[in-house]
Amino acid sequence: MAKKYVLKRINKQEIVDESRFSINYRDELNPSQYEAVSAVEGNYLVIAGAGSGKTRTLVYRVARLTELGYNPSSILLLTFTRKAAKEMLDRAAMLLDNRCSKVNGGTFHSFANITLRKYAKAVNLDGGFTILDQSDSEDVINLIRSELNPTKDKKRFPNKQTIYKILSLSVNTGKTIEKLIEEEYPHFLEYADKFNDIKKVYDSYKRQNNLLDYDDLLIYLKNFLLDFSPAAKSFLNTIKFVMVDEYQDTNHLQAEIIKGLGQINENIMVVGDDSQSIYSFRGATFKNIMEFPKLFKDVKIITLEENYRSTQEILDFSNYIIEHAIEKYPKHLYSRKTGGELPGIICAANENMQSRFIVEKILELREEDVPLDEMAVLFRSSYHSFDLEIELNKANIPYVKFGGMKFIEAAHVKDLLAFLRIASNPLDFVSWYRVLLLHEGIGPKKARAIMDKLAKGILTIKSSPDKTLSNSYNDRIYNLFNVLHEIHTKNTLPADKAEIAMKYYHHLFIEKYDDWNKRKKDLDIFINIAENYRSLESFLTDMALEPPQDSVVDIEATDKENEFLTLSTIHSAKGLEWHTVFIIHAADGFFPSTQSFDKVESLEEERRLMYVASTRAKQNLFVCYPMNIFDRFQGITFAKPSRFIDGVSEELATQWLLEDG
DNA sequence: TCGAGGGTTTTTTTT
DNA sequence: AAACCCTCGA
Repeated sequence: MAKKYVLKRINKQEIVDESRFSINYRDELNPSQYEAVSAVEGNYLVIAGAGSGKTRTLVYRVARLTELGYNPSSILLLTFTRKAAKEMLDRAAMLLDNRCSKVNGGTFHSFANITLRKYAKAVNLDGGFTILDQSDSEDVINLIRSELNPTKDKKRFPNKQTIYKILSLSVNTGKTIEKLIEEEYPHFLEYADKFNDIKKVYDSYKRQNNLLDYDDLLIYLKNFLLDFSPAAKSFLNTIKFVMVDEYQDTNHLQAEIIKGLGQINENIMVVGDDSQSIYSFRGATFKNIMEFPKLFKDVKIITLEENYRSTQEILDFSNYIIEHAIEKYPKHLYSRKTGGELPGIICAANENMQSRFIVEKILELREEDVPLDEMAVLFRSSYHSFDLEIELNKANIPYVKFGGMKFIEAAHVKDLLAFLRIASNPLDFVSWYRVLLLHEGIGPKKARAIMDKLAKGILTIKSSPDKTLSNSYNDRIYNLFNVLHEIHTKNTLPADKAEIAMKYYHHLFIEKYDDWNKRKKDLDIFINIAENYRSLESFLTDMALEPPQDSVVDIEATDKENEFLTLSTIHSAKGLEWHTVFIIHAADGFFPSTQSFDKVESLEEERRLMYVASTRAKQNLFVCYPMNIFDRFQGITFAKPSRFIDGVSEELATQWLLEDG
């Protein structure tokens, strides 16, 4: 049986015959990019400055590996946000041909979801699990909180958001709950035990009811991979290459997942830029990127320093912002695009003037043939664009807004969703609680009594409650049970189920919300979205993992073929670029936000955020701030320009003062 | 036990 | 602005 092998020394340059490829990689890429793109086996860390072609590099590598004959589905592309994932996969598909669209990829969470459903047995899970989004998780915690802590002591107990934040941060950073409370909320230190109790009950509740929150997705995935069971091995055999974008935004847990993915075929390429690390509030640390070479063997580091996106003027301005960062790894970004306009710093008397300036400028640029979708307005927090949105509507400028409050989080949408959740999982008590409380005469106590009977099986969704309960609220919920049972058993499409729920919910809805006619539109949209799904489970999963942004739906309905302006939080704008970028509300206290003032690290993160924002621009950059801003909490505030742009010299930016007229 | 009413808090970013 | 928390009358 002995085989004979001939060992032959080969020159790497020779084995790759560039003419066999349909893409001319050498011409279309610079030497460092080419080095990364032509890498086949082994581990790579690509340190890439803003606009240096990170995504381009990843996308080209996918194409090249595909052309080399590797199965595209054996390539896994992971990223951080849905937006970035979509962008990357679209570009890959566009570059070569349909082959690339078979590439595996998405966010860490969506990848975890798909993998866990497929290999549920190996992780001892029921594959039909429901995913809790953040507010769902908070609701569960709230339920537990009120049970565990009858607020006997008059002292204030932390609310559900705070508890969730600490528990989640603990999972994502690997730090103990005690330590995190000490860091974030020292005044709650005495409750550390209670936090731990809540965590225990929370975890077992999720187990019992087949629920996974965002963090669980990652944990179960990590365990599945690292347990290295036969199932995991066979799965890992199907993954030949792993690529991770925006690695500076991954946390400890995600690094372990990457480690787990490399157990059989250790071909991992991560790309990132420490200056663009903006997710520390979720436990990310850019130090992760620096530890990569320690964690994996024979890591080759490639640095991309040429910026292809922006003019030198915009780069100089951006470099000024990041120059003052306390900690960063030196990079020398340069661009060949010179002779652009200096960035403008625009001081407006008030918020509305800022908005009108932007509208005017946009119309002007459109006259100059800059397409609307080459323009974007970026801001620190989503409410910063409210005034602008009004002005855009007045001027009939179509826009899509990214980031901020999700439509799915609106109370009335969650109400309707809760009906479908129960239909999908009759033991989803958080949804039961929500639905029961909608009914007059049913408060926390009665709701609990009913849920208790449900848990014990005395009452089920199938049995109308009239015989088992002899209470006065019987007749009230008799109909509820019937409707839920109908939705649960009826073999019909999700949209039809939503319709049935809506019919029942309608009168409760009108009772509950004074402004119900404003809210009604959302419910119609919700049912519309449901039309796209064949199964209730996939609909519910998408609502948790990839919820639609509110205005997107609006635009799609009306302006599908037209181009539109982008409004986006800076977090959601990451990795993208536009001809013209406006940054609004660049006023101290708003950007950086007042919350970041007390900690050096968070202030530094705000600085990186400003850097991310300014490096999105290709040709024009306008940084605007209003002199006085109406603040919900403080009334009128007189604002100073953001500390990150205050004191910038005339050589780096032109200062404008807006006057009426 | 419910729910109305009033007072208080919160205050960002995403999966 | 909206969510949250507590108190109190029914």
